[in-house]
Amino acid sequence: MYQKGAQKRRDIIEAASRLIYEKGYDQTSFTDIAEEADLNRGNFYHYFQSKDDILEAVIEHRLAGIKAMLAGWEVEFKTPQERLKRFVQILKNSENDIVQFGCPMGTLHSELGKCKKEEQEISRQMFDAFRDWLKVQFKELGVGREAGAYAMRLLAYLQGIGAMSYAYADPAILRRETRELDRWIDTVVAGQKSA
Amino acid sequence: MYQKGAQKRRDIIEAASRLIYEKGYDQTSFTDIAEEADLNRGNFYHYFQSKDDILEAVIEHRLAGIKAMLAGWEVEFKTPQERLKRFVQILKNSENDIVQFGCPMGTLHSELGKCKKEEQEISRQMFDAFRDWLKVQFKELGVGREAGAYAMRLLAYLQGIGAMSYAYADPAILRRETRELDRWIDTVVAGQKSA
DNA sequence: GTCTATAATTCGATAGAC
DNA sequence: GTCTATCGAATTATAGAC
Repeated sequence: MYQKGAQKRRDIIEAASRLIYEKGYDQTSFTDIAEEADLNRGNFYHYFQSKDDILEAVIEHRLAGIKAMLAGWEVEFKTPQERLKRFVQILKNSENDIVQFGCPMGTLHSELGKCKKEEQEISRQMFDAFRDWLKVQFKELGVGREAGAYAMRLLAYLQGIGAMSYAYADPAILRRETRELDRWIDTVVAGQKSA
Repeated sequence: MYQKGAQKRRDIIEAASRLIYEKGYDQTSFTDIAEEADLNRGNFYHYFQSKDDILEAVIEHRLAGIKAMLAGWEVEFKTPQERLKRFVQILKNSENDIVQFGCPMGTLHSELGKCKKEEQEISRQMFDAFRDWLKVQFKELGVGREAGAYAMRLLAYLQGIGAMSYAYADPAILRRETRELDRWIDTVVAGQKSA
């Protein structure tokens, strides 16, 4: 039955994605995923060829989610200013997870960079998706050829806020600094309008 | 001979610190450290009681280095503006390492947060050292009770820049964003002088 | 203090019956 | 597709001779 197999595969990916987020890729074993996805441990290789294969499926799954989210924002919000603020809002919406496990994208990418450089290149696609989308927003704001730099800057500050909120497990840091980032966006917008 | 044993212990700590930085804590095995420190694998437990014990010694060693560095800057630079810029300069001075392995403090803290929350509290002392020192500098600048927030903000932005330079293995990101951070410091200083 | 040998687990991965 | 059983390698950690 194809449907059943496909659903089980999705279950495994979602369980693995959550565990990789909470425990890290290396610390997530087949035993862990099997328990979470209600799967027999020996039955893994029917769905995936290797542990790296699961990782790639998880990243692919996350990437699809990111792209769908960004596409949705294009429809939901009319101005780049609103869209950029919605981007910053990600942090507040995942506040509890961020302070406990960090940014799912940043912490995974950091771990993979240490010993699995090939896999890191795959996970970088998640950053690329945000970066490209942010660049479009800044271009619409009219910052011209600085759009790429602004996109990277906002991405970096978001990563930094996530990292420090995680380091101190403190939602107050997250809230204060996201407000500051919102103000920064207003400043950029105001700077363009006056120009 | 006490001297010899103490020197060997320092060798182990320095080898472990480097390997933990480059490969991550979990991926760094006793075999790796033994090779690097020219030590017999079975002889580890003469110097350390467990792998966590080595980790704590590494963090202690790094922390001492950080505190000595910050104390040195207090003497070397006369104004808080110069000191803050020297802090940002850290990134450029370690450019090659940062783009390849990320921030040694940030990536370790991120890894420990996933599964070893107790050890994370120890590694947080490194952040505390920078945070406290930065707070003093901002206080000297005259930002008043906002000093703590400014300290955290600068720490966060530095982490973010490190994370993105690492993610894209791109020194250009590092250089551009550190220049931007220097300008931000100038802005804060100017804001205080005019007030 | 230094060495060899090995215990005790855990891991990813495989084989094969049903 | 699902299950049990297990391999081979790697890991941290220990025991004990020298």
